[in-house]
Amino acid sequence: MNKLFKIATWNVNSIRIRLSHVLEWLAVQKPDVLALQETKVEDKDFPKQALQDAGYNHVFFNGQKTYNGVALVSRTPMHNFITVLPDFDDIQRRFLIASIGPFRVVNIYVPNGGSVDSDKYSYKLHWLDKLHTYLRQELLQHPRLIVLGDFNIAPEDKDVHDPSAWEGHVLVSPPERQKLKEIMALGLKDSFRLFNEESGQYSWWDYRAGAYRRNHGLRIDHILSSTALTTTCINCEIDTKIRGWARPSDHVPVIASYQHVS
DNA sequence: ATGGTTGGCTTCCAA
Repeated sequence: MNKLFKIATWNVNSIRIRLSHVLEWLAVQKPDVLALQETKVEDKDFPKQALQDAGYNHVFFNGQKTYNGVALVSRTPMHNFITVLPDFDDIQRRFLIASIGPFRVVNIYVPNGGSVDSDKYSYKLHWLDKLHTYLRQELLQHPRLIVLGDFNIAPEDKDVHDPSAWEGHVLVSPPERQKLKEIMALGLKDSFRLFNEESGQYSWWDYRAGAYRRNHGLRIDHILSSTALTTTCINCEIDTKIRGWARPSDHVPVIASYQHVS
């Protein structure tokens, strides 16, 4: 019997502020799993109960005070968690892996990078190197791999509202794009681009300068599907309309659906 | 338009 597995990623920019949006969105979209980034709360403050009351009984989080923080919210049980990138002594909480049904799910909040001449940028490139090394191993053990989250990288110029204005800047610079390309060369496809090759498809708009009103966006939130999953991925879309909700996150959710034989 | 806004727990930092 064929069954659909619907999974989404959303940088909520504070789960405290955005909890009502998350609950409302879950009630409408009803994904099986939601991967969150920038939760910005310590684990003791994560609103686990509210999500469980909404039918998402399995909630796992990896947070810290003020910055970063990732979480997985699921209707079905999760197992075999990993919360740190191996071989990388990092105090920033940006990484969470779990097994969910037949899938291995890797939720990431890639460092923003600040500006290309900053320490944050070299930290970003280093982080991507460690991710690459880790995913190579992970794919051997878990061929049905989904890597999703806020990548803070627009893969191509068509993912950028004004490529010439953005040229060389963080989020689009060639070195970080190259790192993403190398990670995808392990056998991970951009699920959104399996279905839509158009430009002008964005997942993030800066809060500043009326960027959303002018549709000055970038596509930096992604769901990568391993080779074993690309033929079962039947849809991937960006839920852009909720950027227009009252007091929104600067990111919107990306949703992918997979068909699998159970 | 080298500007502008949001979140955190602040008199600024990160995005």
